[in-house]
Amino acid sequence: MTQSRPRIVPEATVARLAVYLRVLAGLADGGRSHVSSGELAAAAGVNPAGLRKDLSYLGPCGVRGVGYAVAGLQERLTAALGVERSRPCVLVGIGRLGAALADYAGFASRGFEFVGLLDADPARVGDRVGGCTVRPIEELESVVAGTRASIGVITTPADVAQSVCDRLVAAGVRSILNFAPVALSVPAGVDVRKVDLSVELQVLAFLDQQRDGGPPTVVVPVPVPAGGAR
Amino acid sequence: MTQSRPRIVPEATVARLAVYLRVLAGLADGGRSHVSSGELAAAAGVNPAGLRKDLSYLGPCGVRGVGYAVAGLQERLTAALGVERSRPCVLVGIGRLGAALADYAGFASRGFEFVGLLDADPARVGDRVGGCTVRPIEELESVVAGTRASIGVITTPADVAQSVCDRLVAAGVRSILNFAPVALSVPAGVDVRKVDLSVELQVLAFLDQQRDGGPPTVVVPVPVPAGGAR
DNA sequence: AACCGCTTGTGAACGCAGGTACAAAGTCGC
DNA sequence: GCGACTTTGTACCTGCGTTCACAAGCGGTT
Repeated sequence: MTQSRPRIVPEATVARLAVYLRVLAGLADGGRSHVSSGELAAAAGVNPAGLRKDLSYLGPCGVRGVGYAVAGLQERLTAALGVERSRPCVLVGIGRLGAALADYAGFASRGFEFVGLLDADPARVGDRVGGCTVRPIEELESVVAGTRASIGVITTPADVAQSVCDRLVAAGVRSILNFAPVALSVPAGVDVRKVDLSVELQVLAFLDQQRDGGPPTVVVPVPVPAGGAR
Repeated sequence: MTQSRPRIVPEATVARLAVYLRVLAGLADGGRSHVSSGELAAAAGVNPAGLRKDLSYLGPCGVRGVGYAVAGLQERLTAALGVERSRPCVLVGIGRLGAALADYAGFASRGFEFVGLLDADPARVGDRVGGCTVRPIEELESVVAGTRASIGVITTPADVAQSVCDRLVAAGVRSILNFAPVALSVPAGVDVRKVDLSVELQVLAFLDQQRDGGPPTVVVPVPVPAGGAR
């Protein structure tokens, strides 16, 4: 019993904690023993005060006048994020994207292990991807039960994503990462995070067009009157 | 001159507009001519009032008592998002993830076309992926200039992402979608959006552990007393 | 041993996004 | 032609996230 959860951590903060953890790994490799909030914030691309507030949700973990101990902070973040030991994940839909994810070294090195790869296409069953063999979708329930997978990743076409999701939930998965472009509905107690790649591009397209086509607000026509330019 | 930008659109709204546009495409395929905000919101997974507020940023585009005309709304959203015609994109780093993105049909159907694929590995140069040939990274500047690509996608390893980003910006790209796990620094006037896949998993791991390990707030031990269970 | 500078941790204000509730408006039925 | 119903559009409010600014605390120095 660590009684270490006096404050609740906002989800936006959790996402940043994961970023800090990665930056810390780089610093540890470089042999650094301490870091200041300013340096860490710069590397993570956030505000220093915000970073300190994020870390303060875990309780005091720095030393005033010195900074944060790299190794100690790594441990603390690892524990807070729940990645102390490897977490088993199942991935459904081994298309191009699914195969890329299954083979992505960044997951394994951060404590995520794909213990089950499932696909509905018989032609794909039996393939080995990232050290795991693709199995038929019919075995979803048994794979989840046998591996006690806690996280499910969906990279199927949109039209089957909801049914796959339902089966994952029924099998006991309570955390789902969805790459299919649909809004999944799940019962209370199940968390879904959605990654929508084309939405990201469309937001960029919007910003692009806003710059080019809607200058009344963004335009900078100030002709630099004269005098000491710069 | 359409003078159609009286209000500025929040970025969170823009991201949802892209989702609405996709849902509308499905409705149009189904032959629907009109939709209510409630139905559209349910399909997109958002609040109906929020959806109406989002759409109202584009000016009135519905008919009271009737709903929204599917075709008209599609046009309006397409124009607002700046995807009326195909937008050329360049993709740097043709690993598994890069190849999956280059081949992803969801991009092409939404007005994004990869006109340049670049990789530093000579073994990969010349490969054809998604209808385009991989070219050496040295040609980055000429490809950007020749295609007038407005969006750059970075799927390189983290250690070269910043230099690739700098070259893209120098070549004239002002919108960047970054999959590398680093915070890119860019000059003002350039937009960067970051997709961090392992962060998504770590957030799920956190929520998972919070449920299992810190139940004082989330626990639901109510044993369903009796009566009309349902 | 006391001072000084540096860095953390936190309290307060600001701005923004999301939700609720109501008024405006248009259509359908009689 | 008029009334009632449906649905949009918007004003208000609440809550969260972010930022700024300051006080507390620790190490190094003399």
